[in-house]
Amino acid sequence: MKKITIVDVARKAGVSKGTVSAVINAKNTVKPETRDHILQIMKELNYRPKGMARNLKNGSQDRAIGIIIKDLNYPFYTAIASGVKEYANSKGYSVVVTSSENDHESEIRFSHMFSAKDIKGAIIAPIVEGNSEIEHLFKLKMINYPFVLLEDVRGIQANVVAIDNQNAIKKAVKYLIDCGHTKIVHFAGPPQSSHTQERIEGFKQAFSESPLILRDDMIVSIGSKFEESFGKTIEYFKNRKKEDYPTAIVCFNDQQALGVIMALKELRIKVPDDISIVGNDDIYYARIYPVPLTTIRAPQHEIGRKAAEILIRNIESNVLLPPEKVVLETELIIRESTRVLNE
Amino acid sequence: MKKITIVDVARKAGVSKGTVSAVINAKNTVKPETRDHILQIMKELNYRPKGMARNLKNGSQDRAIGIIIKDLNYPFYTAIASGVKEYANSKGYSVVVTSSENDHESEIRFSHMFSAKDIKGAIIAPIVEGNSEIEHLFKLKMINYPFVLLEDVRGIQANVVAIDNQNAIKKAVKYLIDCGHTKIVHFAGPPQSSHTQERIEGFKQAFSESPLILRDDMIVSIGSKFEESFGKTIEYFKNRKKEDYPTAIVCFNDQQALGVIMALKELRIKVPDDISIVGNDDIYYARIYPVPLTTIRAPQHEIGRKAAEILIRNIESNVLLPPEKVVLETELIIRESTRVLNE
DNA sequence: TAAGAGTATTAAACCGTTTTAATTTGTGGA
DNA sequence: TCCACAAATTAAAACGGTTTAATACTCTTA
Repeated sequence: MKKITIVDVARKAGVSKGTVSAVINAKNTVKPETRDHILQIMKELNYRPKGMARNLKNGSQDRAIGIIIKDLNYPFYTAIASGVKEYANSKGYSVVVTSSENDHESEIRFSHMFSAKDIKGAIIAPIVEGNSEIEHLFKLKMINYPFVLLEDVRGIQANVVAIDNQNAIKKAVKYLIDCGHTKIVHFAGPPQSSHTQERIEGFKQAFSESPLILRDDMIVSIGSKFEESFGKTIEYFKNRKKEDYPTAIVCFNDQQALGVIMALKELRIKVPDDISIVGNDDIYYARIYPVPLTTIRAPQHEIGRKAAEILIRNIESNVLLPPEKVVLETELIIRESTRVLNE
Repeated sequence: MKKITIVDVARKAGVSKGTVSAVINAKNTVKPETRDHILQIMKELNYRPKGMARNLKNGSQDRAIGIIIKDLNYPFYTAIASGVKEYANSKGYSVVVTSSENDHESEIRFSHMFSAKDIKGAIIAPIVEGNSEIEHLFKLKMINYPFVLLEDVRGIQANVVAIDNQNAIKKAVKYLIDCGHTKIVHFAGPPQSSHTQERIEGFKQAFSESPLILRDDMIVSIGSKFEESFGKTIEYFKNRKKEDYPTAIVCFNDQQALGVIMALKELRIKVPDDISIVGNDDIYYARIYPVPLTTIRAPQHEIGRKAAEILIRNIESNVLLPPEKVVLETELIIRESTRVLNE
């Protein structure tokens, strides 16, 4: 099954490839009968013009950038992508999004693919766990391919737009302490994620900067997906005496928080009357939840905009620009899932 | 600012383009000093090898398909995309997703872009309103570019995977009638959307197949976005006497339903005690809502899988296949936002 | 010092299209 | 019937890389 090219069509139709090209491009210079005949042959041969070759002559007309997120179904990431899109569109770029689904191989594949398909640059939410391979990033650097990371990656100099996860959690804990809470627990995310580590660190730091004393059992691994956190929360409370219940939980992210709240409902523990919950991210659905979630807002839109801005600046520069690093501030959003403790 | 090519690099480095090509491709045949020198020149010139040209010789190595959805932030669409991804990956294809954000121009741009970038085929959620242009779809057909639509489009023969919206709403209404409801209202979506029309039609049909009589004011236009439906719902109830309140609302989709529930909470109207709510789509967040939503489930994952299956079959066929049409069934999911009326 | 074996580099062909300039065909008018 | 002009078609160059086969260097070693 050899590949069909324009030459095959031309030969079979008894015309030159120039003519076939003209009908493909809907030029009006070709006689209707010839046109129909060629169209017919194209169908018979199921001929599909190769995009790559078509663009070679003129250079691709469309300008597009790509983004690699980690989870297509987590609103946090799609909100970032929207921010990217907004800025990119305003500058005349289209954006295509792909999701690694936390698979490192996929990240590598996509980064290759983008450069191969003449996508002008990439915004990458890198999977950083342990010392994951970053050879693909070096490869991008070698070919001067513009990209910006959404998280700092050790060992490579690159553009990055990130938020201060550690400080975010600190804010949450401090707020709870200010509200009079002392039995505060952190429900941590997936162990291998760098975010999990940063947030745990922030939690610890908040304690060390307060009169409270941190105990090991105040940090418990719950996962980030809804189903998982739901299950583990049920388990957590079932294995524990009432008097040992925390009065406040700082969650890894909003999705987890939603799972926790759901579990508490099942357990007939009231939020925020019995337990206060703080989320993290401020995804869209946190706001429209019947118990609007107190959370640490990561400026998702802004992250996307900023990343896109840096990326496009790099794409359009004809000299190599030095890497930029920007850290965006988070903000505590107080809603209805937390309460002040009075005693 | 003329384009930098491999020739410029070669000339400046005083080598042949073959050598430059070798360093770009990390071949080990080139002497380290030469390599470093060339790398240096590449940086100075900010040379970026053109992906298109690179792939021309061998044919692109990566196989990818694309999907054009309408709203990157609506879980309904990302769930479909996940279904696509799952099947596509199992067949060795990557998937890239783009969103038209309900803009017809974007849809056109993306469909061109996909074929131009050697994305092997596309799944398109087409914007069909009034008689929108479908020339871009004809263009795809002309070049035998494989694609499948997620909604039927008048005037073109193509693969389509869709759900029966009309019947979906009918199921919802019938269920409510079975529950004893008679004051049932439909909160319709954006007027220009084809889904809105189909669902209104289903609503009407359910009435005509029942003893109930349809009045004009039983269909009210509320929009589909959360903020909009929230606002319009408040307005709707403020302008209406208590005794004229419906006892059940059939919503356009889940996002709208969430807005409605939020508004009802604000108005201190209880769901489902005072009013039953039925959503539509069964997005992820409908399930984890504290008032789990009764809704009509569209098999999002299945839609994606099926579309991907048809698409890939077409991509891999060396003869032109006849268009396939498949309509997937919806399912009523009864949760806690509706109740049986007893009187 | 020449031969032989690697190692590094190059020149030229090639990928599949579009475009341009040249050529052929067709048409109507003198 | 021939010419001029327009319409349709073609041949060849171009796009920017990769690959292959041939060539030019370097070392060893006899």
